[in-house]
Amino acid sequence: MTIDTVDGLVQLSFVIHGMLENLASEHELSIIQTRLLGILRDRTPSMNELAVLLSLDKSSVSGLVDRAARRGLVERVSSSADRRVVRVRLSEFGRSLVRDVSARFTADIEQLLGGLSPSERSTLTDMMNRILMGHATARGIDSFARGDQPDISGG
Amino acid sequence: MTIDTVDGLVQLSFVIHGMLENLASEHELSIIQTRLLGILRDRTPSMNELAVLLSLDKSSVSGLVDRAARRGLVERVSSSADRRVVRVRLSEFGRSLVRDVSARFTADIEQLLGGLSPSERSTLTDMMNRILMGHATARGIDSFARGDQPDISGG
DNA sequence: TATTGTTATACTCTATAACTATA
DNA sequence: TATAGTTATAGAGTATAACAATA
Repeated sequence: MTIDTVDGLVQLSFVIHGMLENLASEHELSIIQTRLLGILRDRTPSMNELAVLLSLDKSSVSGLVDRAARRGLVERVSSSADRRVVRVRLSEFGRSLVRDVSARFTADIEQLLGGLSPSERSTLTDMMNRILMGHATARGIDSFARGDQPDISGG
Repeated sequence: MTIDTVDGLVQLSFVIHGMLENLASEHELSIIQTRLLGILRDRTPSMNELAVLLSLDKSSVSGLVDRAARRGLVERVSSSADRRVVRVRLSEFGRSLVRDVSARFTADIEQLLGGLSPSERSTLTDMMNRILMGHATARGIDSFARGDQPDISGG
């Protein structure tokens, strides 16, 4: 039995979300903790910036970082210029964890795509790019992707 | 700037998940409450069956149904045959809510797909079907979709 | 004894409001 | 005054363990 485009997209998105959830939970990580670590791979943002990036209240980020720091995944760093600002940095342990989750996630998605030929993959990528571009411009966002690593941060 | 197939799929899945989250929250519904209502549209499962369908512990389902019932979204129905069993049924209020979320979700996804031609949509649908089929058989599941309404239940 | 469901407990995640410290 | 961040509090969501009722 087959399904239509809308249902297909929705089911696929649930499958992928679930795959990330399962992988992360092998390291006792939640989706939001994994997104936090994913963001910190190439940035050392302030609490405020984290709140924006994660679409969370600053108090939620305080708790999130508290729990991550308690587990040794991240570290709070006081800023030099503005002494009100607290920056958050990935620990080596956190980095190794997010590296592992990320690599296996990529592998899982690759396997999911295993049945597609190279030219089909290219077609799919092109269509998804256009869908994402359309969605991004519809919200006034120009760049929605950058970097080479698989984007585990949900941005 | 463009992205590769893996990143595209992941980002697209986050976009779609976020769309459902935003729509549901307009009715003060969480994703899991929305999935619960989605399941109940064409079923009246027992607590145990709900736990399997939602991949939750039975105690989590107890709490979930408690909160949904307190808001008048669902009703507990005692089973006739086995007096241990409790079935869960959608209320008319719950039905109207899930109908609205579902319809608008479909509309949102349709809009997301707006830039694709009919033949492109058909190609995309075919590829997604094959991906989902491959994933389903890889887990020993034969039928993973049925019904005509958009599947908001994450199954 | 086994199964169905609830309850007690503990933790994560989230937001609002009040607070402290710095600018 | 305004901004950055934390804390107190409340609630949803989740799991484990202990329990009651039924089979």
